[in-house]
Amino acid sequence: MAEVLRPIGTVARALDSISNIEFKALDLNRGQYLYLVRVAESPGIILERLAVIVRVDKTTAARAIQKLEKNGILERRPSPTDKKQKQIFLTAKGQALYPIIKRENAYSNATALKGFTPAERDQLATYLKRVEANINSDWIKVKHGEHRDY
Amino acid sequence: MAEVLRPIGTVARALDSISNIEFKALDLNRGQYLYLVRVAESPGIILERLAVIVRVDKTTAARAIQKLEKNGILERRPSPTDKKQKQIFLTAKGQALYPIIKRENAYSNATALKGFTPAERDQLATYLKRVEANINSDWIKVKHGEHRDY
DNA sequence: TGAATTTTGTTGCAATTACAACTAAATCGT
DNA sequence: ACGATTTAGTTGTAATTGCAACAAAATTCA
Repeated sequence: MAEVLRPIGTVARALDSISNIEFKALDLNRGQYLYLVRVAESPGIILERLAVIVRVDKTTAARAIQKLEKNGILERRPSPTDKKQKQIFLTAKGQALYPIIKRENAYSNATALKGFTPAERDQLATYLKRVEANINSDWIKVKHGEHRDY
Repeated sequence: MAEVLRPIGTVARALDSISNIEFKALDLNRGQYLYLVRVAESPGIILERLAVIVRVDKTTAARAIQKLEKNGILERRPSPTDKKQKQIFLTAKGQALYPIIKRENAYSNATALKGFTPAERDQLATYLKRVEANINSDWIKVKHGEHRDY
């Protein structure tokens, strides 16, 4: 069977590595850009949801958010409807960073897709969405301590 | 333009997370399986080459290898032709782990590709190889301190 | 040849990452 | 209503990760 795990892993590490190096110029530490863009796109999102969509442990997301809050890039406000939730928002400083990150990501995306026709790009994106959906339930399962048989 | 960065990142994190959790049963810590399979496939490989093909900092690979050596999973021998190189090999213990990791990876790969026809699988694999080649020179460049303009 | 550069590997930091274990609030089930 | 369970977030601890800065061997090239 065709092998896709490995190239997905290597490409992801390469892209993440590039972003982390480039965003040090913005005083962003490793991984922080991931949360910043998600909060920009979903203002008021709560921690557990953020952790799930980024596919990271919730304690990892929690500490990244704490750090970004301390650095004035985002802020948390208690939810008006649920006292145990904290809604996350970008500050003005965070808002200013967002377009810079988006531009870098767009550049990397264009580099990754160099030589692809528009139809090929769309098809690859569609394939990846299907892979994402396929793997998601296993990730949730294993994260919750369930066992996969193979 | 179609967006592929994000699903590649989320799928890679989900798959890596699953593997790390499952391989704790083999007494492998986070990330170690990556190096083990590469050494199995390229016995005698040296550290710098390993770091490049895995797309990780060479100091990260160095410490992972040190740990795996200390745990008796692989061993290093001085290269007969270049006194600064150390060739890396699996021990018998490492050899025993390899097929287990391969089986898990094959299962995850099959899960990721569920619902794909054989032709679609091949096409996705081909696309990913192209993306990998596209992004590789940028990764090398940025890792070496060069600057990308965008 | 022999000095300058590149290759290969190592430590010193400082940071992220995540499994356990926990608290508090909300929701569920009877 | 109310006890059990789930949701949401935190802290303790132990590990990886990776940028700097280094050392030693090999290679380049003038």
